[in-house]
Amino acid sequence: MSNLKDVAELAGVGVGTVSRVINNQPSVKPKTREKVLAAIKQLNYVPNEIARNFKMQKSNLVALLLPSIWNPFFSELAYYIEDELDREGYKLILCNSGGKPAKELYYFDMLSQNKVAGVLGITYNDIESSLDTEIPIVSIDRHFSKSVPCVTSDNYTGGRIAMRELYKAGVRKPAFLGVVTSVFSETMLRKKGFIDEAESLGLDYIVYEEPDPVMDDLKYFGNFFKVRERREVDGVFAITDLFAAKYIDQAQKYGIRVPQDVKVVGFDGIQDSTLFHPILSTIRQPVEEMARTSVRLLLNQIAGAAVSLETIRIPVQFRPGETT
Amino acid sequence: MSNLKDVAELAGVGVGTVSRVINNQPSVKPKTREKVLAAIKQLNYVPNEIARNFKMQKSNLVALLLPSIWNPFFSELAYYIEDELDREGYKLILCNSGGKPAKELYYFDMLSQNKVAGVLGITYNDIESSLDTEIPIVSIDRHFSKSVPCVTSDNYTGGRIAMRELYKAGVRKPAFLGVVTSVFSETMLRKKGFIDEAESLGLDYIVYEEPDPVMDDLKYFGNFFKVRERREVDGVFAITDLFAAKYIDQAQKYGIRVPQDVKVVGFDGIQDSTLFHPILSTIRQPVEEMARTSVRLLLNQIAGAAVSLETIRIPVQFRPGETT
DNA sequence: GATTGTTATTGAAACGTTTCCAAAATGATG
DNA sequence: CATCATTTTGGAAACGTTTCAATAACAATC
Repeated sequence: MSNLKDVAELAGVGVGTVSRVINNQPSVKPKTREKVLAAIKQLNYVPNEIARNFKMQKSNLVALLLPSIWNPFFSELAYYIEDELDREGYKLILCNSGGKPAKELYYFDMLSQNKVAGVLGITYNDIESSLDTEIPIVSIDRHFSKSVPCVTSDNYTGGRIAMRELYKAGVRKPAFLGVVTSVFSETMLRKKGFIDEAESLGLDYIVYEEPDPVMDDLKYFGNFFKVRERREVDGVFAITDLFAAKYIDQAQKYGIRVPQDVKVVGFDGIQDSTLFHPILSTIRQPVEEMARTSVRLLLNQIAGAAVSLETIRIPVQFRPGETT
Repeated sequence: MSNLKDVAELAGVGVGTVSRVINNQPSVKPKTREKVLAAIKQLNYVPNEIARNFKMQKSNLVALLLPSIWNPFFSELAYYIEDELDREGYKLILCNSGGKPAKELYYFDMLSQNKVAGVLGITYNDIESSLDTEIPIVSIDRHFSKSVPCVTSDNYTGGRIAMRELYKAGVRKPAFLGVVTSVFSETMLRKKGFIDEAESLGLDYIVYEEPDPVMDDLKYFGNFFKVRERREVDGVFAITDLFAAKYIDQAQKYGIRVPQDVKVVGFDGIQDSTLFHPILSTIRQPVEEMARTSVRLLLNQIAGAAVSLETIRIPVQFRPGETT
């Protein structure tokens, strides 16, 4: 494998000149450039990216830290993030934290040791105090107080819209179903939106949250159906599509028909939801826009721009399906 | 940020010694080691991973090249691959090729330039001749003739089982539905298994393949239902679960009932398929085992072991659902 | 054809590690 | 205590790039 010096020697110029040619820097005479390019070609030279990173003390790697790529919402997000990063010449490192605090911290540590250029984080836990402030971070769906910008969809309005749509579909006794993640998670605003809208409509509502995220879903729904308001509820707003789908699945086992007995609205708008039956009515998150926005924000920060501390909230839309 | 030399000076030893302590090499006296560790702690020293990679001329990055992480089958695979890699101290770079030959090549190029330790490739195109032989590769679902080991599930047997199960469910006029990817793709064996089993059962069968992968699915099914054997077919083996789900969706629009009129068997066994309704009968691929096997094979190769050129085929299982 | 100003080029230094050879310390043996 | 074998240590060299101060080449002006 040939290196800069080989090229320089063959072309009869200095290494600095070759470097400038490679990096398309100005002030190289066309004739010299030509000579160098010829030598590069002849030697089949390719720049050693590792040496470059070393010298510059930074890589062109951006890490995406999320609970699980297996989750279709995150995999859609990852898809667009990778696409946007690739356009800008960055590579994506994927990290599954499982939502566990220890793993989230471990990855942050490892990533800063590896001098990644930046991190896009979808974290569930309160790891704020342990963050390495050296490294640019953009958070998705989670608000930090430190200098970490946040990109999220308009969860609050989404919650209100969901409730309103349930109401329009005739629901008078709505319930919110979800798992509690962090209180700092922006997704909690979905609940708030739901509650505020329900109250402004003067409705009796129920909030049924699962405090333990690792608890079995079956048990969760079991509790919900048996112990709680099995008969009374006529509408459900589930915190995610996946959760809504599970609810519907279970509801049918309890002889509850959707949408006849209970209307359902989800949240996310995962792509393949037309393959679920019944097709879910949902609040569609602008995944692509969120992805690209986060990346651009991060790259700005990497480029040294001032960190904009505001939370960027991208509007959501109701997508009607068969469950309302 | 402190470096090796700082530590060495503070500890009053040579840089070589510090390096040995960090790398847990033997032949460092316990007392010396202690001194060094103390200095490391005091200076808050963390090894510069980039410099390390540079010196060693290799990174601890492994790339996963696949058509789209958005696809639930691939995202499950990626989940386990990341997990296995992390255990071994490697990081995962994610690359979406979109299944496009140019993008696949582009990524291979970029990755070898970035000196990744290895590549796990799920590729659709015939890029064999352009592969950089320097870099360890393990292929998934795709057979290369060069020194690239392949991990796949037992697609052929899967195809036979699928046909057999359709037969058991009463199907006498089966059809295979799929898109043609590369002839080198192991997934093509699903078709072969289907055909062989159908023939050995003495059945009349239909193979309906879509030659153009970018062609609209709707048009594809339109052709299938209108132009072709709309009424006669009483069983369908679809090349993937997603494809099966789309078929069912469309079939219902044409007034065909599943499973009353047509039985359906898919392939993959994507996790959330219980959320699809009707629940798909399918051939479950051992995704986790495939993922871990590929990683181990790759890491062996990276460690310098001889490349085992055989194709590793992991058994599949029939998972009954509501469509047979 | 000096003089000055501009542009192009050179090559050494530096980035932080690992590795390796030589040297020093230690231990064992006669 | 001298000798040899072994273990432990020190520090220079090397990895391939970028950068920068110094120098060379060239152009323009008087």
